[in-house]
Amino acid sequence: MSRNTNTQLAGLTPLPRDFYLRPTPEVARALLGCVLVHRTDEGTLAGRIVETEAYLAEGDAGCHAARGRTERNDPMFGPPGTIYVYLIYGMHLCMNLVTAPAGIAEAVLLRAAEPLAGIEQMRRRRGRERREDLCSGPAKLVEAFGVSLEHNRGDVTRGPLFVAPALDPPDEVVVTTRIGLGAGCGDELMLRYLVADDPWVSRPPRADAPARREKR
DNA sequence: GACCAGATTGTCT
DNA sequence: GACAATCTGGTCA
Repeated sequence: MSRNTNTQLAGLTPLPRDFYLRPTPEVARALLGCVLVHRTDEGTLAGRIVETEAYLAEGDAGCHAARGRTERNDPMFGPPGTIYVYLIYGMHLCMNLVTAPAGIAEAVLLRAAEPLAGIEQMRRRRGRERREDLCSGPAKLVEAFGVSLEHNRGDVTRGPLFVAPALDPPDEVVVTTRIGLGAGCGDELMLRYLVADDPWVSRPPRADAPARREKR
């Protein structure tokens, strides 16, 4: 990594709460290119967000809160900028950023990032060498960044785990259907956002799935 | 490359 | 008791 990049990373500050107080699909799109930062005892971890998914309160059966408020999904009802971490498949964690005003359960799932800083720490945490294996999936990203359930209900607008403005906004994004949802669970909704033609995404848009490209 | 099964446990019906 | 916003390593073409 260049000295220039290091300098840029040192000056990163969190996006304000207003950033998350917009329509959730807009937030999911705006997060592309932004930098996820975690300042740990072992150093700073940073990655450029390249893939997100939006989950909506209305008309989205795939949203955790689709069947009401529970102990688990309670953080989704919190104020915008709340971090929602949950366990999936008994062994993996996923990280969401809550959007919309408190009381409306909407969030953006962070699915993939391009590792920028703290690569060695990420390798240790992941037990993998290849950079493309570090953050190319929601559970991988969480593991690489050292995110745990202790971060659940945290505030992403106040470190040590935060999102900073984009250093390198994408020229073009792809909007397509979300991953891992069963039929009838909102799998038809176009709520997955990727940086177009980016090698760091979890998986490319499916050839048979609807997708559209949008210029910045 | 595509597809499949196994791992593993909290949450909800 | 079924299932889940996943990952990995295996098999097969």
